[in-house]
Amino acid sequence: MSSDLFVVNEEPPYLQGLNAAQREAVETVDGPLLVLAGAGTGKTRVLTTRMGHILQIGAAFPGQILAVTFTNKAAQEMKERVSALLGGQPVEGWWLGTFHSLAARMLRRHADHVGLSSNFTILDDDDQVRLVKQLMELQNVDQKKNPPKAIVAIISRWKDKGLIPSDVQGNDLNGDLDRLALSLYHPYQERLKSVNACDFGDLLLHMITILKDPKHSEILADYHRRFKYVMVDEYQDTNVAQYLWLRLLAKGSNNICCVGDDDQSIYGWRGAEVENILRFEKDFEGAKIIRLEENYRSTSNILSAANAVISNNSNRLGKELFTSDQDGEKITVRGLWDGAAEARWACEEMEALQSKGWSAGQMAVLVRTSFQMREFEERFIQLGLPYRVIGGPRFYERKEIRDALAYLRVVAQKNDDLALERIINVPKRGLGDATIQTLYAHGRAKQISLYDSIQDLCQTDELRPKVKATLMRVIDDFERWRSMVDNTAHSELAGTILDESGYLDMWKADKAPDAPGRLENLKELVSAMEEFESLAVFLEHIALVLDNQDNSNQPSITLMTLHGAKGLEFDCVFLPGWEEGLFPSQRSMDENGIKGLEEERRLAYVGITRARKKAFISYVGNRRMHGSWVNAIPSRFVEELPAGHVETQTETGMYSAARSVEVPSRSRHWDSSGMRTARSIESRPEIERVSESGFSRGDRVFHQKFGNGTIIHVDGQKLDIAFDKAGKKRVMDSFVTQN
DNA sequence: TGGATTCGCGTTTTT
DNA sequence: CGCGAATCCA
Repeated sequence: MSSDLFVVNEEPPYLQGLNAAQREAVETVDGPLLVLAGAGTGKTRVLTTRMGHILQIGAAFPGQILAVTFTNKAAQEMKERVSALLGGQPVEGWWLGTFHSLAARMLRRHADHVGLSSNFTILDDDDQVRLVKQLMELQNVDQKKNPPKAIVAIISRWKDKGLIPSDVQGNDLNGDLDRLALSLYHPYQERLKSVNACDFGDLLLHMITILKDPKHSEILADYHRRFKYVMVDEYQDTNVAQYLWLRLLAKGSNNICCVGDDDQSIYGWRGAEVENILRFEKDFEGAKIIRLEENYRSTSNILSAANAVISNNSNRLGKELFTSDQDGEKITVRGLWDGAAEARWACEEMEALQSKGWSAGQMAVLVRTSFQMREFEERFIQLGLPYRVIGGPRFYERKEIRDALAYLRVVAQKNDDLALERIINVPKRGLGDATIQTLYAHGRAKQISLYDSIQDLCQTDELRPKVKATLMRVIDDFERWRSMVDNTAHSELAGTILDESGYLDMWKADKAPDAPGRLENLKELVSAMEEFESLAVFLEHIALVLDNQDNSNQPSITLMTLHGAKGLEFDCVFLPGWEEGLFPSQRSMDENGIKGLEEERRLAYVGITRARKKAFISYVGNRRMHGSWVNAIPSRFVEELPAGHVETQTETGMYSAARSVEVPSRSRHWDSSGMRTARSIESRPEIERVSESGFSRGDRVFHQKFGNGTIIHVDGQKLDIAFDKAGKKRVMDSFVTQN
């Protein structure tokens, strides 16, 4: 028998083991495709396999696929998987990366069209704030009433929406701060241009501007010829700018494949628009939609619980995950006295699991906000449980790293004013505010950079001799270092700079407990540089890519926020702090109403679906926040868990009799909108009685202080009101109490 | 200019 | 309460 026959009929190994929907998604290579993939349905596998398949069947060469992710980690994973699929083919030159790294790569080629040169600097947010501060000082704007940080946030938000200054319209302006931000937006852009710099938002925004411009239609046409396929991961997280950029590029081939899950959209607060999913069919005619609904991750109990919680959201595209896995254990729900007790209990459970043979590496504690981590860390340390915290300041966001980078940036580009300003007096050299102001004033008058101003002024006698001498020394140093760039290994140069500038000595002399760690980080930075061919390449990389690699060698319990957990999975997941106000976050609900609540609920969904085998959910009666005690009631999400899949163990006496009489348990009946409107509450006559004279005798009352106000639950009154600092009544939401 | 002290505020986070 | 930023004062 000829084996050829066999080979012809045999499906490629990478297609084996895919279910029908997955396989369809992989093999649909023509035309626009939207893959709605639920949690744990093999989304990443499908995406990478599809890429590999396209390359394998010769539909495109690697350079003809534009594959976009949000995080470097995801990009890295995708690279590895596709490369492995192709027998270890190297991935050099592929257009595979994050939105920002790909846009930056493009922008370097066309920077001149937006008034930049190709070696532009990418600013971090510290730099952005410093720049806005300068502009505000110049215009004599009160920085107390108008925090520069807030201005930066507003401008960044506009950039996320794809708006250049002239695009910002009335409906994007709410209040004085927005108007101030708009007045600063244009000058801010001009200033960026003058220092040959971009912020993160600009990378996409400038590219959109260039690609849209009919004057440069040849550029867009070139990319259309280049990219036969566009692929996007985590599509539900795209913001408008990212969407516009994608659409411009994908319109050539009309061949775009987006993979996402509307139920896992948890970045709305940073500009992500789930609506982009809804627009997909309209924008890309003939789009095919494939749903992946078979979950391969979790037990049936876990999946049912997640499904039940998310079904309370009204704004969904609709998906019902199923699994053929066994029921497994029910989800444990536990109420405890306070955060310390919660951590104690969770750690006990973890130790018990460990003794049954579960690995610490397969356990995670997922919190809503990072302050919840402390109590867990304390307990981990006490018990000697191995753990690692994911999140917190990233490597390149650390102060010492940014300082070191600022030195390198000034060496690479002497006109990087923001970098120079950052370190001109670090370590302390006796160059204070007054000196900086003089230098800037001179620079503005002569239209030159800070660096040039220093050189300029040192030729004159305008500065005090001491200051002048110091500045001349600084300039001398930088000139010397710059002369070394071409004939010194850059990691060696970096070491020299940090040493000669006195920066290392500064930390060596520092007796703060974290100083040794900072020196360690600097060492790491210098050694990391060795991998890069030049200083410029390194600086580009660090601005966009560098991350703290986890160098954990022993299996440890993962402690992180729910946001950080997206895309990950663990055998066993602890979800503490399911209390009203904390989770769902009060602020989220105050600021975004029902939308905010639904995003919080998606976060709950993400949390539960991280678990493969076992999930523990807990809440406490007394939570310590910002130094004061807060009474808390269980999260509404606890009530939304389906009784049949849950095992509840509430501690008796978890609420203090002194603080409240009895905790009302929530009815699961919210009004049809999911949250009562202020109007419907205000119109109730009994409200007046509460707001004016407190409560009648015999009322059972539960106070919950939260943020600026107090939520008051009145048994039998069906009320839930908050008073802000000024004593003004604010209705947050309502619930129906029992009895 | 820089150390000392008070003030103010306090989700989630990628690039 | 605990931290960074603003402000005060030598």
